[in-house]
Amino acid sequence: MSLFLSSYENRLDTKGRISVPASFRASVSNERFAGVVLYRSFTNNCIEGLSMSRMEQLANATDKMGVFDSELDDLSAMLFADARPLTFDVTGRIVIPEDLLRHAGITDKAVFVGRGNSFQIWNPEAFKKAQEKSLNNLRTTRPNLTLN
Amino acid sequence: MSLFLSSYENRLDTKGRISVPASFRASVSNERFAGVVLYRSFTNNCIEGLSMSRMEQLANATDKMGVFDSELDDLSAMLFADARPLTFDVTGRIVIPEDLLRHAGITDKAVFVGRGNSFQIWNPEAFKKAQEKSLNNLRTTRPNLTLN
DNA sequence: TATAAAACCATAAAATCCCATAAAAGAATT
DNA sequence: AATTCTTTTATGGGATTTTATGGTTTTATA
Repeated sequence: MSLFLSSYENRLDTKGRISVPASFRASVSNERFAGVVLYRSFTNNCIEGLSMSRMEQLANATDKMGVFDSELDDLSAMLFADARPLTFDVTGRIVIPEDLLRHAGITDKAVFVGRGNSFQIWNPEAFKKAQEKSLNNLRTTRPNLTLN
Repeated sequence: MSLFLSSYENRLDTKGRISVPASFRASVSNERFAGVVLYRSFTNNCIEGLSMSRMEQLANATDKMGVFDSELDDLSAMLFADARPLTFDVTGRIVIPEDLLRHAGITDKAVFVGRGNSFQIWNPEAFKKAQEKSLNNLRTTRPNLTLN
């Protein structure tokens, strides 16, 4: 799976359909499941998106930590219960469920935002504000990312 | 076996039949046993559900941990003794046994809740409350799920 | 024979597919 | 560098299929 990069603003039609950016579609084009998985962000008023294989990775990780592990209960409860697998139609569109749209305050337009191994979907104005805030935070507290 | 994702609220008819969500049916459609296995949750007032192959996985796992492990005795006693294999009718419905319904407080409506490699069946109101609690727990103690 | 369980049939709502067009991006030509 | 041509991508609307749900009939079973 290649990375989700860049941002694209697209329009929702009357049926709630919206085109997933072609480059995002390309990112999952080699997967068994030709689509994406969406869920409501725990932390922001936006929608989180990832590939099905990434979702399966998460499921495997929970298995490794113990099938009856109570610590993971809350996380899997939220994550898997809320996750919506959505396939593309012939032209590469999805229908984002009503409750996800509401959570992100999306009506007629939405921004697909690359996040590397995942992506987000935002209300355009809300995204702009959040970006400015992120930039300000970065200016004050410089994060430390180490490679090896 | 593909993952059980998302949540679906369905209705029980006068005969106690309820549709298993199409996507859940699809998750087990390629298995030898084309149906689901249900048992009473140890931890919540809900019904646990999984595929037969997953059940076999659990049986193998208990074996590996020691056939005469006394701690696992209780687990196997509950899990395997309580487990009900149920097949779908032509339209994809099952009849959930009376005692399971009672344990989950389900009467006329039920929510099928995806849990990745398994799923749960809840009374709708009880589920809503449990979800809110989980979200609060997540916001305070952020669990860390590491991938590799 | 009574009762429960399974198979069968029907329908409305919702989701998906299919075709057509507009807009944009990219390639090729001058 | 500008223009034309070609391909890809985004958007719109109608037709078709799937799904959930209700009821009826038949088969098994106690």
